[in-house]
Amino acid sequence: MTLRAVKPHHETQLRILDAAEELFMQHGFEGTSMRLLTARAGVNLAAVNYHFGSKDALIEAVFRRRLDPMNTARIAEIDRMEKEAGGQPLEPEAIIRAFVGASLRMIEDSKCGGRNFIRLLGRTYTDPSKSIRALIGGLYAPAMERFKAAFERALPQMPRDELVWRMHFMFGTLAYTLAATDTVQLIAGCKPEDRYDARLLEERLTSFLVAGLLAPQLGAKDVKKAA
Amino acid sequence: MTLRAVKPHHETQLRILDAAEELFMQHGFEGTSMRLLTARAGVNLAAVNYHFGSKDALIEAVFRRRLDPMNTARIAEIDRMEKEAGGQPLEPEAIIRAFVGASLRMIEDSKCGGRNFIRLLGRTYTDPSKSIRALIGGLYAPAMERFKAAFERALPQMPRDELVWRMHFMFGTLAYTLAATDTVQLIAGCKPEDRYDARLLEERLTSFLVAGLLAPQLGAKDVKKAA
DNA sequence: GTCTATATCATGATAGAC
DNA sequence: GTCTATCATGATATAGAC
Repeated sequence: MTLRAVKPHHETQLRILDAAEELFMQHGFEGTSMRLLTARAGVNLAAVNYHFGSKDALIEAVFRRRLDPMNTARIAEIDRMEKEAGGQPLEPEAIIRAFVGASLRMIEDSKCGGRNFIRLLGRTYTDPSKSIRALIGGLYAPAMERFKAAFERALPQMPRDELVWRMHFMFGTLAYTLAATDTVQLIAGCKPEDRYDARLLEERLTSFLVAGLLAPQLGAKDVKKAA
Repeated sequence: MTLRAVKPHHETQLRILDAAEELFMQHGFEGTSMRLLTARAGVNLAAVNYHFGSKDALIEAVFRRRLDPMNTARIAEIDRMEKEAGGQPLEPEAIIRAFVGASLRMIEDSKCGGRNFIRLLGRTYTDPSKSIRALIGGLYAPAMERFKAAFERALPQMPRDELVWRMHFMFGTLAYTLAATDTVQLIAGCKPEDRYDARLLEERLTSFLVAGLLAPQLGAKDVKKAA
């Protein structure tokens, strides 16, 4: 009891979280059994229930471990940028980079357990389970509100509806891109090494998203139609 | 035997397919049991295995029923448009509308079983299961190649890499948007009735995607940075 | 073709020795 | 805190009466 108490504390929990991150990504939540999970983690079958209480609680812990710090960092970055700008609204591109960058940086940061979680996250946005989506939605809510406020200041002329839709589209592009990293692509012909290059991906994504956010609004399409 | 043979043939299969579409969307594949499915369809528990062979084969049948006609229609539409244009490359916007429209039209076409399937489809693009993604990828491949060819003709100056990435982004935006229709949104504040309006959604999506597709390429960001 | 009943197996969770 | 053994439940799939 007191003998192993030097630093045995979080060891098992960490192994479980890491294994869960990888297996949930590969096989989904329902497709990952506790037996497979604990075997992969090298811990006993009963350890999950002892340390987390249930499989559902483990799922929540997996997301909280990464999402809370990530979204806290996002909010802090926006706060910092606005402070630096001294009251001036931010460039839309800067806001987008702050949002996209937080995800992409995790892909490269191996210390952070990165890519597994990011891909898991991308998949989970469209998970069929209501409780899962509620969990993710709740964890994201503060950051989304903060970004929405920043966009509203940056684009005061854009109707609120339009902005919400475009944030939705931007979020979707990011989510799908993260989920599809490293998996079979519907479009063949992409150089595999590029998929892992977070820097390149950030540039490509940002360029795409900035253009989408600033796209001409409904009705402006007639200009192009007249060809 | 011969008595009920007037038109008993596909009735059970159709009921199963319809129920599967709805339940797979709500609870995912692994989350949908045969018991729940057959109960919802009003057929016997053994009917799925009799008519489809296995649960996996049923999943495949669910997707084939809708995707094959949808992608055939997409290809036919591009063919028709190119023929009408008489050798001239198509407008990027027209190509995008052809792609997006095929999905959105299904949402409104109640005869086609529409919305359930489209939402299921959006979710399945990021499904963790390899076999599922291989199935979807295979069913989409011909249409994707056809659209890629049309884009290449429309945008001859765009590098192949760049085009592939942007098609990937466009596809992701569409996939996520379809999956998120009618579900809890990460961004609050959207008028619920708008989510169902396929016409409005097509305009918003097209505007966003056209801008993204035609966005300035890598390097052009410096222009805006100089503020 | 449809149904009941059941075989076979895997799951999440827990009790209790250590 | 960790382990073994086990429970209760649910899964897919099938055999065989009708």
